[in-house]
Amino acid sequence: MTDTAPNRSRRAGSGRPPTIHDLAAEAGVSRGTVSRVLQGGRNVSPASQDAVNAAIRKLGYVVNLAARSLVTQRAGTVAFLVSETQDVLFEDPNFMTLLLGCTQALAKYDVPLVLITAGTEAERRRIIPYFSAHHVDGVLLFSSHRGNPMIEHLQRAGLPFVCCGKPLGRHGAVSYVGADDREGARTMMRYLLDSGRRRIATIAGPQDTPGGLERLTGYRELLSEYGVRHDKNLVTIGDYSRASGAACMEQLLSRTPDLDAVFVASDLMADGALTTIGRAGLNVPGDIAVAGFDDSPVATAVQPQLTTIRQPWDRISESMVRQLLAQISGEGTATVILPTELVVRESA
Amino acid sequence: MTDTAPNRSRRAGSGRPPTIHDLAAEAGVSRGTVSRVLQGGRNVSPASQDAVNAAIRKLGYVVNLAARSLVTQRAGTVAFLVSETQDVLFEDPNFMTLLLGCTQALAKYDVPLVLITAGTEAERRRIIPYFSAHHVDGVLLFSSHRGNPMIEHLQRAGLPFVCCGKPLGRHGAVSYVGADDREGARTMMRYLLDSGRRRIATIAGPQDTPGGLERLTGYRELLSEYGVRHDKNLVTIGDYSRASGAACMEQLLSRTPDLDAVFVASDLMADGALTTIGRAGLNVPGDIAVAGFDDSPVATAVQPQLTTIRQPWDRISESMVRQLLAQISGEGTATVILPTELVVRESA
DNA sequence: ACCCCTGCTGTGAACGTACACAGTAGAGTT
DNA sequence: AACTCTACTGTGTACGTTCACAGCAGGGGT
Repeated sequence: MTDTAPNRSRRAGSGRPPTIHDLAAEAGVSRGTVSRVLQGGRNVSPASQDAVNAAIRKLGYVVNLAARSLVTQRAGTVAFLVSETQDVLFEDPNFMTLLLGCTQALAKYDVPLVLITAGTEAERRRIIPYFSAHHVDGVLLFSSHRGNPMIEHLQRAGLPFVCCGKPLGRHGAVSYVGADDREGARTMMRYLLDSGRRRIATIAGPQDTPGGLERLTGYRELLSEYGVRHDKNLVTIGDYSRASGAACMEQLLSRTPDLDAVFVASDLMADGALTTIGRAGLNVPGDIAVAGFDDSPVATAVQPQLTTIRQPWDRISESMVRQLLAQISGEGTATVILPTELVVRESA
Repeated sequence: MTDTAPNRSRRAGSGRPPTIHDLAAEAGVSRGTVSRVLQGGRNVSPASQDAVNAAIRKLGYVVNLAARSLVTQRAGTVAFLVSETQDVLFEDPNFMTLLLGCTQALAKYDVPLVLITAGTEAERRRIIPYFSAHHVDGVLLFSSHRGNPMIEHLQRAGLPFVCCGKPLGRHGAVSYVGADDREGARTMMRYLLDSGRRRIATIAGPQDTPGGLERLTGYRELLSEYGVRHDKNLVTIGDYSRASGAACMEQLLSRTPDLDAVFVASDLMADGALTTIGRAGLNVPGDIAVAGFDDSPVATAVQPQLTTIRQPWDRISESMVRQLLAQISGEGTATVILPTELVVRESA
């Protein structure tokens, strides 16, 4: 034993989990060398590395995160912050896709995810100290709607964060990752127009979200580019919920019964629209082509299955995690726009 | 300054967050007294308490969890472990209800929730050391299906955990919290029978889950108690998914076209059944009464809205959290069965 | 006058890790 | 032969907190 252990030497299985002291003793090296092996093994002889690794396996050593965190001044964790009321989330299939995607992306880096919800203003105030004290190293921010009041709190706390989708409003340089909503909308519209549809209605998303705006823009652009007359009666605005999709569709059918297609800004709303259309005794896609957006799990759960635009959620979550970790390591903010993909199924 | 601070004294706002040293200096007391105030203030004079609290507010102090964790040998966090493949989760509205419920219940105790997914065997193996090293103080276990292999790992690691629903299989004393599935099924069946229905079919849940078994048992019991002849053709087994509900309903309609009600073991399957019934041109509840189970968000999203059995998810998550924290504090295991509630809407 | 007891306070360890620093040996260069 | 440089190793200390212990005053009992 070359190390002057201040505490009485501890054998394996003596109750408490083994520490680097025990590893050092077992491997016949010093704490410093053990620590170096744990960080990747630069400047450590192969012999020492093997000895330490053998000791790790033998003793079943796992690093004590609290101790590491204390000295490195880093939490070693990342928060997933949901600043949205619960009822909105239950209907949003994208939320869980993103949450689980981020969890798994973080798992690759051995970074635990701390889930924090802050739907109300009171909850939001409660968690600010938590962030200010840097109990997490960074934040993945989920907020589908409106300008998020947490952004400036996070900026003030100097805590790295990445938004899912471009945040509305002005807040200096902000990292975000999102899909190319406008190009996705354009692709779908091109597909519908090339299929010969001309009376194309739309059920757009809420116009206080970037996604909602962009998808409507894409809709309009393609109509112009194909020289199709623009009809205001063909445009309705939903809120991404199934119910609003059904309601908008009802409105469209009564206002413009001659429509031959509808571009819906989310699969969930498209599902609602399908129900309305079915109840009206019309056939999809025979009478009306229905196009969704998201390629969420509902797209394949409904009948007929939805032709839709696939948002690359796996790549979005992965990219958010990568951006956040980069920012935590000192790199600057960045924005990433990922391409979407047309998925043709039965509804259009 | 009565405290011999080994590090150069630090003023507020000098970069790094304030520590109890700074608080002690500011309040004119010792570290020990500050620490005592932080733990609740037993054996501290009111004057000292006020001084410390004033200093906390003035300096914006927040405790360093890593340091506390290091000395108390407790992580101060709790894991929410999902050992289920992703695709199952997307369709299960109860999952998110429970997850968000637990997050909020834990927030009341200032305990952060760490989300961990382990759908595959490989992932499961990866996280065992994490648990063994006690990186969390306890685990909330979500697994709707089959016997869970994580249970024995957790028991071996000596880590407190609470299951959601009674786990199948033998594993000694295990804490769990669940709803009274059988009594819920009995209540619903009593309601249907009292409404005059006699040809009552059922779409049961998977028979490798306690809930699925219990709800089917309740169905059978009430038929017997009302002296209604039991017909095997009226029983189908689904897997809680929307698609399986639709398929089972199709089967029922062809096998027993004279049925006048169907008791479905989950709202999601009931939704599928509604679709099938609607497509067959039949009316709900006129021709067929449809009864769901769960009172999940879909119950009110569908048309007609579902008469269903409400599972008290808010109380379940709260109870799980309470049990877990009690167990972490040294108390023994316990099982909690919570009552359900009949919610009458339009479908029955 | 003595004692004990109670309420309050300050001090010295730990907790387990990472990092800066100093030191060693050996290979290569001049 | 003296040197520099590189690869590797061990030691001391700090991170911020809690806890056990000791100390101290003052009140109430003998």
